[in-house]
Amino acid sequence: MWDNSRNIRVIIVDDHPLVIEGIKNVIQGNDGLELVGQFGSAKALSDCLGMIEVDLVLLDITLPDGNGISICKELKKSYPDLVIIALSNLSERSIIKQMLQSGASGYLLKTADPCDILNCMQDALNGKITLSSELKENFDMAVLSEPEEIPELTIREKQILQLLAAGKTSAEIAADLFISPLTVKTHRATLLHKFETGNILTAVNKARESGIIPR
Amino acid sequence: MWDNSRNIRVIIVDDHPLVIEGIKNVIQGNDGLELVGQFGSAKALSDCLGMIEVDLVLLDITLPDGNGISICKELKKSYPDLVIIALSNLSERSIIKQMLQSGASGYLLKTADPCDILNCMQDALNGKITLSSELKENFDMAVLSEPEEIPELTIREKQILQLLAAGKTSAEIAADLFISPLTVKTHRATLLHKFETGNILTAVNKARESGIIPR
DNA sequence: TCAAAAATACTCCTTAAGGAGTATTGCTCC
DNA sequence: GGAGCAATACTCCTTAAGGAGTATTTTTGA
Repeated sequence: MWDNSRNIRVIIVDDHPLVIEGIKNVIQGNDGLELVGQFGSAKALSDCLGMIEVDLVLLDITLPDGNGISICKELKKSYPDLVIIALSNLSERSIIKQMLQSGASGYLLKTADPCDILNCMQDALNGKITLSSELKENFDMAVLSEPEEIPELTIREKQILQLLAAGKTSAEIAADLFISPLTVKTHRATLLHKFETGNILTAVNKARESGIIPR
Repeated sequence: MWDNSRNIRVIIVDDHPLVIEGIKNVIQGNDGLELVGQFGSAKALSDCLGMIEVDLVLLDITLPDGNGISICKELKKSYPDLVIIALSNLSERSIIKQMLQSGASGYLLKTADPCDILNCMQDALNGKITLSSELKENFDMAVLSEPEEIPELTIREKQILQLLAAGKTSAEIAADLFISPLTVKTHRATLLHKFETGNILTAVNKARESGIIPR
């Protein structure tokens, strides 16, 4: 099944010990695969990478200390040959797109079964871009390969969007930030433009979908 | 550590094979515990319960075919002595409250480590109500024991709330449902009353928090 | 240091949402 | 079969949000 010359060295990064235990079971039951590291945070990973030889990283994208998209980008910059497979509960189109465009070779849902996981790992090592089977049914690979148009927000805009998402009115936000309600109106209008919509709730939904603001 | 007279019979219900593998590892490494069943859906569980003897159920609350709160209530009605521990990624106060008030003896985050999980299982079997340690730090048990005031919505109200949550305006909803925009206004007003707020975004946030509408 | 980008603040106007009622028609359950 | 709830629809009024501009002051990066 795997390249026989030597074991494939795998790392798992996930803040769920149960998932790590599960991956351990899956990998240890397979000749040709070797688990050479397990980390619960992005920091723990970056502290150790470079000190160990790795072929493939299974990367949870919701870690306590960073989002998977930027972690993936950085990993790929430092180690272009590293195969990264995202491991996540999230099945939003926008997130999957961003991960694949950040250099991930695959995207696995945590609902995937061990067999599915092994298949994806094999495909990824062979240079293919893969999804877990549940995702394959729901998403078109061609669509996922298109660049995702995510509006770029300034920090002030992000801040105001978060307050709006919390259900605050323009007046309340103005009071919170010690600025004129009219300024808040301007930022709100910019947000509506950038998200190409006419109501804030839709903008908030879109922002949550693309990970701009937390859920 | 455990009652020595016989093994504690445990069942795991989770739609994530990886988590099941992880729990297997945790339980099999422990004398006194025995995994007597593993299920990926609420239906699979209810089909088999009654046919096997069980002491404790680890219950994922986000299953593909039902929500943990109602599953927990039903289990407790049929098997009052069964110890149920919720297992979830969600750490919303409202959800935890509802689970505990539905008869769960504990609430574990999936980020809990094996040791934490075993401790909670022991506490629960001893009649205590327990949380994983991360939750213990963030929530007051007294607060969690208070009944959660969740507004009861009619089906029409739920339907309209979902459309509002999707970012639709009253006019659009009226067109979708073939009713007068004024009727939508009435329902909207009722929703604001029931959620005790003055804006729909807050109502939507509260509804999502208490699981009334999906995220 | 200077131009671009970001943050601030405003006007004028339109539309949608929120607040507080009232009222009629169906169900449906005991 | 009638009380009660759900769903429907309305009025009148206030406030907040959205649309389309313009303009000044900071900040910041090249």
